[in-house]
Amino acid sequence: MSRKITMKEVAKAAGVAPMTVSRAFKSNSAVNADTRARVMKAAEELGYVFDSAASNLRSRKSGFVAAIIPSLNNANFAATIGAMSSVLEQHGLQILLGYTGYSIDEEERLIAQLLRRSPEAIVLTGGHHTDRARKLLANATVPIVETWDLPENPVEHVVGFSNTTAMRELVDHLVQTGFDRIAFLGGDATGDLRGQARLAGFLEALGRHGLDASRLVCAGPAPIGMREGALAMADLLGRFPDTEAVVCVSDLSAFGALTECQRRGIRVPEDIAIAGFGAYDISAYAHPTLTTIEAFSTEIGRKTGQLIVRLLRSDGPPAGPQKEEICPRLVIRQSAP
Amino acid sequence: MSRKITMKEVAKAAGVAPMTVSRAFKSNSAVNADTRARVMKAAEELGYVFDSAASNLRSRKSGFVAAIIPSLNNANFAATIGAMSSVLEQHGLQILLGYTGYSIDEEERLIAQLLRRSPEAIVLTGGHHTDRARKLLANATVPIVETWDLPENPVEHVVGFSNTTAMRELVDHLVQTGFDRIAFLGGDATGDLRGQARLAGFLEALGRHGLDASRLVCAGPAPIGMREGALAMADLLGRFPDTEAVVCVSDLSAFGALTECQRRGIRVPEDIAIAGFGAYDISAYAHPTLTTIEAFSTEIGRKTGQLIVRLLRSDGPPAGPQKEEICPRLVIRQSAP
DNA sequence: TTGAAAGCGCTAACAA
DNA sequence: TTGTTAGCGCTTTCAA
Repeated sequence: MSRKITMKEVAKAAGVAPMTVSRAFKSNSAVNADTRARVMKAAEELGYVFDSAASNLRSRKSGFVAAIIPSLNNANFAATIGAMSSVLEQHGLQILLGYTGYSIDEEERLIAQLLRRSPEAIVLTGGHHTDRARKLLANATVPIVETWDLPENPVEHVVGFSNTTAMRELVDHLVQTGFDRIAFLGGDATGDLRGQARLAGFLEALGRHGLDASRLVCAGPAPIGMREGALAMADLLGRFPDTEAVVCVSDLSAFGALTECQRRGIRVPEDIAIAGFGAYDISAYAHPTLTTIEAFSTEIGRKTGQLIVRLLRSDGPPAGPQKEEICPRLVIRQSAP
Repeated sequence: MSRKITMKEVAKAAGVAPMTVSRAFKSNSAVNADTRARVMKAAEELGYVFDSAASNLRSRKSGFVAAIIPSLNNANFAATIGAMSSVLEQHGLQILLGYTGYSIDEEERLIAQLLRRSPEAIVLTGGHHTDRARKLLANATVPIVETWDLPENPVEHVVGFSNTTAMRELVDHLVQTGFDRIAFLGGDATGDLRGQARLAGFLEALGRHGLDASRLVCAGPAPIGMREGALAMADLLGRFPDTEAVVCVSDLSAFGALTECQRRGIRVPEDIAIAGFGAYDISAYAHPTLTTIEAFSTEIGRKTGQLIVRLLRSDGPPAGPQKEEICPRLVIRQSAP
C-alpha cells in the first residue's frame, strides 16, 4: 500500500493552500463552492483520509464523549447508549465506551484511561464512585453527567430517576391489591447500587405499611439475570412457601422466577404474584405479561445526549449543575395485577 | 480550573527531560526505577493526564480497533463486542464502536468516519458491503476482520460460521423428528443478511428432503424481535393452520411466537414445535425451553480479538488472510424435541 | 539509562 | 475567500 496522503498533498493537487483544504473539510466553514468541489475531488482521487488525531491535537477538541456503564450485556444500558449515541453523532461527537462490570474500582480505572483521550464530556452510570475517581473527575474541565440514579452528592449534572421511589410505588400497588406476605429477590450488596436502592424502597414501603420485611432472597453478585432469578425463586419457595408476591430487582430475574414457578406447576399470579423492574421487552411478551417499572432508558440516553450538546454549545456563563429527573411509570400487567 | 499540564512541566518538576517522562509512562520502557517513581510522583501531584492524541500523532498508533455491528440492542452482538473488548484491552487497545442499523449504506458511512481515527484494525459484521466501502477498506493498511458469517469473497480475515449450514442442521433435525409441514418465520430481504442466509439453509434443507417450502412468513425489516415474532406467528396460524413446526430466525422471535401460541392455548411442542436461533439466555429459561442453534457469539469476539493481537504483533512477513470457522451447535430442547 | 532536536498532520491566529 | 506562520504535546531518532 501507498504511504499516507496528507492535506498538503491534497492542497497541491487542488492548487490551493493546506488551510483551504482544512476549511473545505469543515462543513460550516466559509469556502467557495468551486474550490471545495475541487478539493474534494482531489482528496477522493488521492484516497485522502482526514487525520483526526492531528486535528484533535491542534484544535484541542477530541470529538469524544466518554460513557461508562456497568455492562453492555444489559438491554437497558445498551438502549441508553444507543439513544445517546444517535443524538451525539448528529453533532459530530462519538462515544467512547467503558464497562465496569459493576465495580467502582474498575470504574476508577476506566475514568483514568478514558481521560487520556480528552473526552469533551463524561457520562457515568450511578452516583457512587471511589475517592480517586471523584478527584479525577473534579480535575477534568469537561461536563460530567451521572445517569440512572439521583445521587445525593452529584459530581455535577444528573439525568436519572429514583430507584427507591419507583420501587416504593410498586410495593404500594401490591399492598393495595391485598398482598401481605411480599418477598424481595435481588443481588447482594456488592456492586449493583441501583439494586440496593430498589431494595431500600422495598423495605421502606413495607415498613410504612407495617408489614413483615424479612422475606429477602439474595441471588448473589450482579448481574442478576434469568438464571439467578430462577435459582433464587427456588430458594424462596423452599424458605417461605406461603409468600404471596415477589418483587424482583429486574425483569430478567422476574422472568427466571416466573419460569421456575411454571416448571413447578405454580400458577402466576393465582398462586403467587411476580413483579419485575425495567420494562425490558420480555416483560411485555412473557406469558403471563410481567408487571414492572418502566424507567425510560432510551429517554435517559436521549436527554443526556441533548444536555451534553447544550452544555458544549453554550457560549454564555456556565449555568451550574443541571438535574433532569425522569419519572418512572408503574406498568401493571398480568403477573401482579 | 487550571490549564493543561504537559509532560514538559512534569519533567521540570521531576528534574528530568520530557523524553524521560515519556519513557516512564510506557510500562515496557527502560527507565531507572527511582527515576520513574519520581516522575510518577510529580505527575500525580500536578494532576498530569497523558495526552493520547499527541502520542497517536507522533507514534502513528491510535490504540483503536474499529468495530461495526448492526445493533447494540442485540445480546449476541453485544456479547461478541464484550469478549473482544476484554481481549483487546489487555493489549492496550480500545474499541471504537459503530452501529449500522442493519444498513450497508450506513456501514459505508461508518467506515469512512472511523477511518479518520486511524484504527489499527477494523472488525465488520457480515460479508456484504457497498462497493465504496470495499474500496475504503482496500485502501486501509490495517487488518480487516469480517465476523458472524463466512463471506464468499472475504475482504481479508474471517472469524465466523455458516448461517446456512447451521440452519440446515436444525431443519434436518426437525425432519428426522417426523415433521413435514415446516414453516420459516423471519425478516424481509432488506438488511439482515444473516437472516437471509438462514432462510437459504431452510429452503435448501426442505428441498433436499422433498418437502413443501412455501410456508414462509415475513415479519418485516430487521431487527426481528419478540413483537415481530408474535405478530408473524399470528399471521402464520391464520394462513397455514396445519403447520407442525416453525423455525424462527432468532430466539427472540421464537419466544414471541411461543407466547403467542400460549395466549391462544396452543400447546408447544404438542400442537406445534418451535425452534429459534442464537442461544440467547431466554432460550434456556423459557417454559418450555427453546430448541436453538448456539453460535458462540462470545467465542467469535474472543477469537477475533486474539487474531487482531496476533496480526498486530507479528513482525514477520504477513501471513495472508486468516479464516477461523466457528462450528455452531444444535441445542435440542423442549420446544422442538 | 538519559537527553536534545526535530517533526507527526493539522488548525488557530493573523494577514491579505 | 484564501494564504502564511507557528505550534498543539508527544515520540522518533540520534547522541551521550
